[in-house]
Amino acid sequence: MSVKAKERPYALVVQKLRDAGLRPTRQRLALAKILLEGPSRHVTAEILHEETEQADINVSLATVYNSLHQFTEAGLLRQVVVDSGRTYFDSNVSDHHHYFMEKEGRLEDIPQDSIDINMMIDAPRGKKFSRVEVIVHVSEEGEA
Amino acid sequence: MSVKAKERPYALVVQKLRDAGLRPTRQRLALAKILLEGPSRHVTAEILHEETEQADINVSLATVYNSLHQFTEAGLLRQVVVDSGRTYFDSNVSDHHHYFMEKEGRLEDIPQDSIDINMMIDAPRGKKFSRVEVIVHVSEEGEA
DNA sequence: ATTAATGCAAAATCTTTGCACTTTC
DNA sequence: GAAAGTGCAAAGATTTTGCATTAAT
Repeated sequence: MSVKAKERPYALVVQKLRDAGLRPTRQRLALAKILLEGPSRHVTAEILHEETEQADINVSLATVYNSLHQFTEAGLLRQVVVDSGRTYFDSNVSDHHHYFMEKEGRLEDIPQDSIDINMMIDAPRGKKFSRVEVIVHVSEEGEA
Repeated sequence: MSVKAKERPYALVVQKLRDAGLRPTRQRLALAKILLEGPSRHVTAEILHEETEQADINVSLATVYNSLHQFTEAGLLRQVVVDSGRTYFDSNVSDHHHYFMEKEGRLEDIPQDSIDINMMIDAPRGKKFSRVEVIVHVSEEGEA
């Protein structure tokens, strides 16, 4: 581990937050480190809150919700709705789609090249297609 | 209007309920008439409950929820998730997709021939793709 | 100092449940 | 009359909000 990394372990996320116009507070930094570093994640507010507790970081659930929405508004996260009454946030904000593993209630990205969607019609006058959301439900063979 | 229709205005929905293994109670009949007759509908429990109130039919909200789930389980309705914290039920159970009008919070069917989806990968061993759900978000031009 | 963010608890939503009463078969 | 369904109100779950306190610029 380089000295630089020791000195500035937060430099990357600090910059991301600043670029997004968000003050790098202790709580946001902790959440950003979990969500925006390393491979992309799919979390619910509840899950994220538990992770902070396990890591001995004090962040209230309300702040987790606030932060998730602020991050989303800033384009750092994307909201994915699969299950009514539970909101997932995806730290992969590139244009992509999802598998939803019904058994585990877990989301997974669909690789870009394994799905192809074609809209063969234009949006009505004055409107536009702002997003195409695809969720492929995956269940155990032999189930509904 | 034929005499037959006067005598048995409920015959169709009664049959649908019976076929689904559901007793044709007053409440279910009222809901079935709203949902399963005429063109397909996209409703929330709340909306459906309001409609019964306006029609002077006594159905409690709990019963509306129960019925919607029973109908869904019986294959008479399909659940559509767009908005976390609000569940829509679609009386068109054929394989199709949806527009979601963001401004109005309203769902609309996407005509079969205006969208084309191709999964170019198979489900993992022991699993299957049980459903592909596509929601095309429609917003006003010039908005996010 | 000024402005923004946090935490808490309370409220707001939407949905489900328990149980006594009613209806259907 | 047995079994299923309903209504109500209460409980659950998730998310949002108001406001006093704390932290960041």
